[in-house]
Amino acid sequence: MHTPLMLTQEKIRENKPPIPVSPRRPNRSRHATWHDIILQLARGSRTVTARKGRDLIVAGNRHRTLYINRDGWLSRYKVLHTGGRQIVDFILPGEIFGLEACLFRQALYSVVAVTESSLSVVPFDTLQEALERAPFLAQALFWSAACQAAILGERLIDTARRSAYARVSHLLLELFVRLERHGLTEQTSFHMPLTQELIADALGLTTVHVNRTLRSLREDRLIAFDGKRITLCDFDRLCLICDFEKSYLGESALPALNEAPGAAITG
Amino acid sequence: MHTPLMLTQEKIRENKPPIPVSPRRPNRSRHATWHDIILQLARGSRTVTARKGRDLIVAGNRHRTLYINRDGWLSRYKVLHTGGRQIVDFILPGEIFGLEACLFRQALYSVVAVTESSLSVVPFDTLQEALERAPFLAQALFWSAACQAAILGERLIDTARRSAYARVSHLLLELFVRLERHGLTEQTSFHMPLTQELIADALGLTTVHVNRTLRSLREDRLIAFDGKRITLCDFDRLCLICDFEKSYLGESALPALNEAPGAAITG
DNA sequence: CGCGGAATTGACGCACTTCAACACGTGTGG
DNA sequence: CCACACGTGTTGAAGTGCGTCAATTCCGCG
Repeated sequence: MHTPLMLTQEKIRENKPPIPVSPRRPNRSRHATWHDIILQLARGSRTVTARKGRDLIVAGNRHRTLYINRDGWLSRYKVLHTGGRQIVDFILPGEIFGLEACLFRQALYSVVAVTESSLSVVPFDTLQEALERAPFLAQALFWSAACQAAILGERLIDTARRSAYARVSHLLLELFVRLERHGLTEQTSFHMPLTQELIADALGLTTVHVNRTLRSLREDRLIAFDGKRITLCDFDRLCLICDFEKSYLGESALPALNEAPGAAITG
Repeated sequence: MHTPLMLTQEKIRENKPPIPVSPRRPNRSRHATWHDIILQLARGSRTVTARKGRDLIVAGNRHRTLYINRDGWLSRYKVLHTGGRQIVDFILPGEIFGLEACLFRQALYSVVAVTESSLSVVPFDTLQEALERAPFLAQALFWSAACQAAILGERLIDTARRSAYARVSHLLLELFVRLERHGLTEQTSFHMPLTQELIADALGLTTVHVNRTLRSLREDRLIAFDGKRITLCDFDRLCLICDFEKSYLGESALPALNEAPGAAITG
């Protein structure tokens, strides 16, 4: 549960779960993705605004709330003994977070608002009640968690084996694809509020080297900046450089959504 | 699902799942861990022997079998476009694998026998049937997957932020603790069938550098070799070097097992 | 015995880090 | 209005951890 679950499902969406979701109800009328489920739970939930820099989840603390990120960017991170910080994931608009923090007795990671963010708050109890009413939901959760593990595995491989040049490229492509799903891109450009320090912390590099790498990418005409807006000038070449797997992040996510793992919501 | 589930539960065992496992049966007579569940399913299953180098799971293929590793070491890995190989995890005696391969339409990782291994084979259908009889099992699975994701997150942080010296130390400590649980250690030493190449592939290093790092560790009187047996000469100092988190891998796994996430087996 | 996989070691190069200085924009208070 | 602090971006120079290439040794095994 380290990235929003909705993303989770879409990322590996070409792999559908072989476990029949609701074996005892073959004629379920509606498939609900994990995302749908949460959105439904969110009806009537309150919305809060988090200032930039505000910690919403603190590693080590107990939490009992899920969040839906309506607008804004956040990051999930952990502070290391060395004083360094490792960002495990960014949370983009439209994505959900906080489940992992609820599951473990103490949250494994902190979540901080990178930009001012507006969030819907869903008490964990609401989900638990839904689970009691519809135990099939647990399979959807299970599937989400399995996907999440798979994604972290990919990220592990990236970090262990890629050059800085490829890592930065990969991150930009991943962000683009994830934003594209929510209609937050224009052509091949998007608004990018991350500082070079954040990028460095996410990729296991130094800010200095991220800066140099971005310059190289710009000099190679692969990307371009305009303030906080970034443009991917040569999508295909970028993909080649970092071996970006369209198949796992997916470009045509929506068509697969109806087949996505989920559960019949049964009142 | 990238490491054996049993280990999974023990690793983060100090974090218990807040979701009541069987809310509708408050008086359940017996807690069953995920490991117990599988062992029960394994009754009467056949046992096979895998020669060293044999691939049991092939990334990209469809699989319908779980395995219990009775004896032997295996590795879960992925071959990269560059030709390199990234080992995501090692599978030690007593651990379970193959669930992830069953879940996804195509297995994400391959699993190969590092040494000759003897394995119990459990058809995935057996688990599925159990799930239909006891949907609560899904929550146990969910919990396992969430733990797995957490572990991969830790590994990601390691790879992104640690030196070779610390990474090798960390791996040795982790292997020691995992083997200790199954009584496969003596004092501070254990049998280590991994080649330097395997270690390198797991840690994102080269064999040459692993070799040099091991030599450094030996010269610093932290470890010692005797054939394929390795001794951790100064456990505490090793822990300090790599900031080994006893809390997440756990040293006193057993006492917590009864409280471990599980489900009432009802049939 | 000879073969092949694994361990070991050296020389060299490069990617990335570290330290440091400076530029630029923004906000804030005098 | 300017002064100043502060966060962020940018660039340089020097150091180093790790990779690459290559040769040699060790060891188990048919």
